[in-house]
Amino acid sequence: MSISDAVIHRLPVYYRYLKDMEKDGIVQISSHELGRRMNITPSQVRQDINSFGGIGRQGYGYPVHELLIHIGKILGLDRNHNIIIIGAGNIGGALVGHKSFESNGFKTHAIFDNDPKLHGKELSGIPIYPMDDIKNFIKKNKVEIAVLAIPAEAAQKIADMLIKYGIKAIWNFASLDLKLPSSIAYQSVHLSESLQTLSFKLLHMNENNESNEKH
Amino acid sequence: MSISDAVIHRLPVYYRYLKDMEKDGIVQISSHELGRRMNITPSQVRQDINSFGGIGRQGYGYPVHELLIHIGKILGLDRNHNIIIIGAGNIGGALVGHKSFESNGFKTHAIFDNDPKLHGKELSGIPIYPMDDIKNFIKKNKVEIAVLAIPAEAAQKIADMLIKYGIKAIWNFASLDLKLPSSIAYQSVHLSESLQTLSFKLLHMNENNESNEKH
DNA sequence: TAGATTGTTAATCGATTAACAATC
DNA sequence: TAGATTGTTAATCGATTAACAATC
Repeated sequence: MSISDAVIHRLPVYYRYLKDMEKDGIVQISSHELGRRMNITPSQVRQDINSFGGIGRQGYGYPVHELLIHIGKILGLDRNHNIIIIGAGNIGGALVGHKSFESNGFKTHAIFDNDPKLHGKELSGIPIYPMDDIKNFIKKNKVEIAVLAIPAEAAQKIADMLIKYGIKAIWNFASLDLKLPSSIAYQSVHLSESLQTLSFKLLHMNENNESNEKH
Repeated sequence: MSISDAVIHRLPVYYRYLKDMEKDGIVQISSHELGRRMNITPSQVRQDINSFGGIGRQGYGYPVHELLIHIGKILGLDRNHNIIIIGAGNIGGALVGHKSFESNGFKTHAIFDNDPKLHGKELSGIPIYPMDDIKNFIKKNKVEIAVLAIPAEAAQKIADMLIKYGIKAIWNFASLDLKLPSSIAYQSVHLSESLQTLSFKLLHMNENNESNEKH
């Protein structure tokens, strides 16, 4: 049975909590206690972990380290991923500088940008190349993942090009929905939408919600 | 009846599509055509729009401009929001530079950082101040929204402080789940989790999905 | 009027929660 | 063994889709 979409989005959250627990020296955790920390029900924890072939023991709980390794493998964090970033603007610059990606096996090898003034320069130690070099770079460096940190107007055309050159996954920061073949892994971060959702919550805060519970 | 969580997250998407259509001179749209563009069912479009008191006409469809204005009001995009950013690092720097926020009424007034070397400097024309100035700045400038672009270790403490000083909404980029009073609007952007989800999809691409449809 | 398309109710689907027997 | 906790089936809940009468 395949892993449901809802569970896929919780997997990185489990990973994060388990990592913190391992760091704190916790070796065993029950669905009840893990659910309490993550603010979900123990039932959901057990259903989730079972859906990806988890490894619990009755009367004991789940071994933190083994579960962490297991989820890491499912997420592909046990291998290295070669990344390029398209666009040396604000977002592109922020992402190269982000240390935590590399610790999970995501290594950025180059940034590509249209602006000739940037070519030969670096951002956080990663070189910036002209767009024309993308094709050869992908081949030579076995790049699987491309980050789109460019304006929405250019994004679809660039995405099509990247796929033609062999890119297998696109992490999109442009404010549009790309049309891609279903054989390409695709994930977007829509910052404007996230901020607008926050704005909605701010505006409608008092309507439902008079209680004092934490969220 | 209140707007469901699923709909809340689709509202900014409707807004984006409608904005594009208006720019293209489209004045009217049917649920069928809007659903086709957004890749959801016409039924869902109608249910969604009805749930927030939409304004369709039988036999005609939805007036693009009116619907856009209506959704904009629900999202709070018809007013100005004062923002401060905590943390002048990569993420903070990327967000100040992001032009599109301001066009929706989100105005960043200041950045705060611990590093004394940055005080008095600017990022994209926005001044960087010491953390000690936060309290007075929030009061004086009627700041509602704070962006947390700081390491996870410091985030909870800073969030608590911001709330004490009157912040009403927190946009969190730190890699943790904050514990906040339910009276505070809260939205996180978890970049690492998004990248890990992409990695999962990349790894498991061929398992379910042999078709050629676009996604 | 006829055709198109909404608003809304009913049916379906999927995800979450509850319950409990199995078992460490 | 007794207690704890999983694995798993059943019940519930909510969201999506389908259907169709209302109406522009």
